Amino acid sequence: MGRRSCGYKQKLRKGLWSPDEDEKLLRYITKHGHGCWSSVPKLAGLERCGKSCRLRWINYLRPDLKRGGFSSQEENLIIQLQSVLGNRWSQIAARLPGRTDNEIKNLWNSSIKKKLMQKGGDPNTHKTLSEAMLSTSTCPEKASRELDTAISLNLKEDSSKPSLIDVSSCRNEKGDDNLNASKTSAHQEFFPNKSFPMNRYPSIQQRPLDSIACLQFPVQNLSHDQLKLDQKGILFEPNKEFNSRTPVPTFSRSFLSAQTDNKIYAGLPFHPMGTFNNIHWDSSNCSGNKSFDSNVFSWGLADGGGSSDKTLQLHSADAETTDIKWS
DNA sequence: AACACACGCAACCGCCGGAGG
DNA sequence: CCCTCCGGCGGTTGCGTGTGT
Repeated sequence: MGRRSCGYKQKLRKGLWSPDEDEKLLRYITKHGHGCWSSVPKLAGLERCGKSCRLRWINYLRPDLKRGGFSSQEENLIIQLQSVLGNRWSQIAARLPGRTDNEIKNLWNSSIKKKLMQKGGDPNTHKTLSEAMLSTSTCPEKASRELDTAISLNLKEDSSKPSLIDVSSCRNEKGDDNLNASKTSAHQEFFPNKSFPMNRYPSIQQRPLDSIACLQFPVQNLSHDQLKLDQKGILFEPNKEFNSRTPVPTFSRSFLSAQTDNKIYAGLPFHPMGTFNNIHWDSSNCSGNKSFDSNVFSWGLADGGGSSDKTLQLHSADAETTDIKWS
């Protein structure tokens, strides 16, 4: 016998909601809040199950819902987020204010998926998108459009002296140049256009909703045996999300040198409106670490739109060690 | 005008994990 | 430890509407 659906005990209404039902539910929740959903229908005078009420409220009646079609900016953001988060529609919706997971899921299944396939991409693997992320130079305009809010962590061969990010050529979404650095405390808010000290051990400290990040590698260059195990013996899987509780990935020099374009990309949480949620660059626990030494890193916008220099360049001071770590 | 088909959207279904008894 | 309830989530379904023939 299969699982019973909600409301099996009583004969409850199903299907589309009538304006009268909407009115009752709206009036009740506005006045009392939803509290325990299972008791809502009874208290609101509805012959529905609690689940159905909850869904109706979340997807339709909620006052903060944004009506109307999705903007191309929103669509791009959904594509980016989906490439990082997968089909975690609720998490994607959390980054798009006024949009519901159901709405986004419908959009994806009915529209975006097809568009991606028409472009020759695989909506499941985002192969072409990933390629765009990994090679902005091959199609700068497209990459710029699709990835205008993505962050990349680029690993370059050479090393130089400065230990601070050069933000001189960075722009934010509004086009403001040269945002001032924010580096007054151990915890520094990380925004794509703000600088932070870098000859340190990086960590990402995130609020629960912002808990996902993703390191992405050139797939063709990826070999598991080139990856190290973390301290707990768990293999770090590239191209998969991680958060502050995920074991620390460690990369060997041999692995890094095998990356022909010498780049590692980190997808980070996106702010719904195009700016970034607070990601903290924690330099309080990093003294003495040289993990980033001997390389030049850059955090920045994967812009690629013809500008060669919109990433946040980071130059480390030392030139000795071989590993990169995430604390 | 009638029909078939495609599409978008709202809602349902079933699974899962957490809380509490 | 087991069971039940509940909320949350992602996948799927089915209806209403638009469009083409």
